[in-house]
Amino acid sequence: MNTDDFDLGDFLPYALNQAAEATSLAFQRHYKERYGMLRTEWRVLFHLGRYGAMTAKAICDRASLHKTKVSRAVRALERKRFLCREVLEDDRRQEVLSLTRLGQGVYDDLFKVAMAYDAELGTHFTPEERAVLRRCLKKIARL
Amino acid sequence: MNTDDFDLGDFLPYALNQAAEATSLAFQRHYKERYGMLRTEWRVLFHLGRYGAMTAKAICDRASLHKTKVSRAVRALERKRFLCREVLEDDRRQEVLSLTRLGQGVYDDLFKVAMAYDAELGTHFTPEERAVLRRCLKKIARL
DNA sequence: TGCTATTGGTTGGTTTTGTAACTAACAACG
DNA sequence: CGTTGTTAGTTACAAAACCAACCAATAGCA
Repeated sequence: MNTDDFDLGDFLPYALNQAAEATSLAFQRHYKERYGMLRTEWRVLFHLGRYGAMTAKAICDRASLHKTKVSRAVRALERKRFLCREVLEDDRRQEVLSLTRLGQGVYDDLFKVAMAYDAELGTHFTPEERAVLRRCLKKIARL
Repeated sequence: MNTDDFDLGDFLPYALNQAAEATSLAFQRHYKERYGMLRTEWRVLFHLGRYGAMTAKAICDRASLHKTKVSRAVRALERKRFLCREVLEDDRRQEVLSLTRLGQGVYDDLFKVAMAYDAELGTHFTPEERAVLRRCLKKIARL
């Protein structure tokens, strides 16, 4: 790569950030306006809705989120009556989180919106581009 | 797309965030540890270093950054003696920002690091993948 | 058992960010 | 000229993120 005509937009961390920012902001409207949720909150909600009840630690690991972030998101979702906790009998440090009926409904709604938004984004690309994009992003996230 | 086997990692805003987070964190080490800079600060520095002296407003527009963010970053960079301001005579609201010799040196150093990091990231992909990735990300950022 | 280390999760205090209101310089138009 | 509107940039206060110390339950092991 010739350094002289290198554009800032070619620098991967920068380009990723710009793209992530743009899509996050667009999608944020939905969960923020409709349910007063924060980014970490919808992530937690999505994890529980998509993969079923699990412990906070499990969410931390799966989503690469710090435990304080998850802890606060869980409290917020609990206050909204979107989820409830149940202490595990075999290890009373852990508590299993599961969505309430209300939380499940919110998840269903937001999931639909997410799919629609994703599909809309997809229209700008060919199937091959989409495939490459997904593959590359997953790979980068695991680095 | 079948909604039943939809993975959260397939949701573009999520995947983009994870990837952006991963690369940002890795690169952050350099400008943070070595120069005590914040993300917005290195962005501003890069813009000035790459595209030459310009006004804060110009940086806002080019980088899609809010003016308060830029204002604070400029102040921080000024305190570090990395840049200096010069009020425009024809319109005294504006001030042209330019890197000091010190700031230029820091930019040169970080630019090298950035190129190296970008190249290292690139080794994980084929040239075609890299091309698709760049193109798609730029497109998304402009949406 | 009793001691230390580890783990899941929470809390407190500081930094960063976001939002809105503000100042100062200019522009437009009567 | 004035008066009103806009634009570049700053500041103040609230919301959110980050980090480190913390608590309570458990595991490891003498």
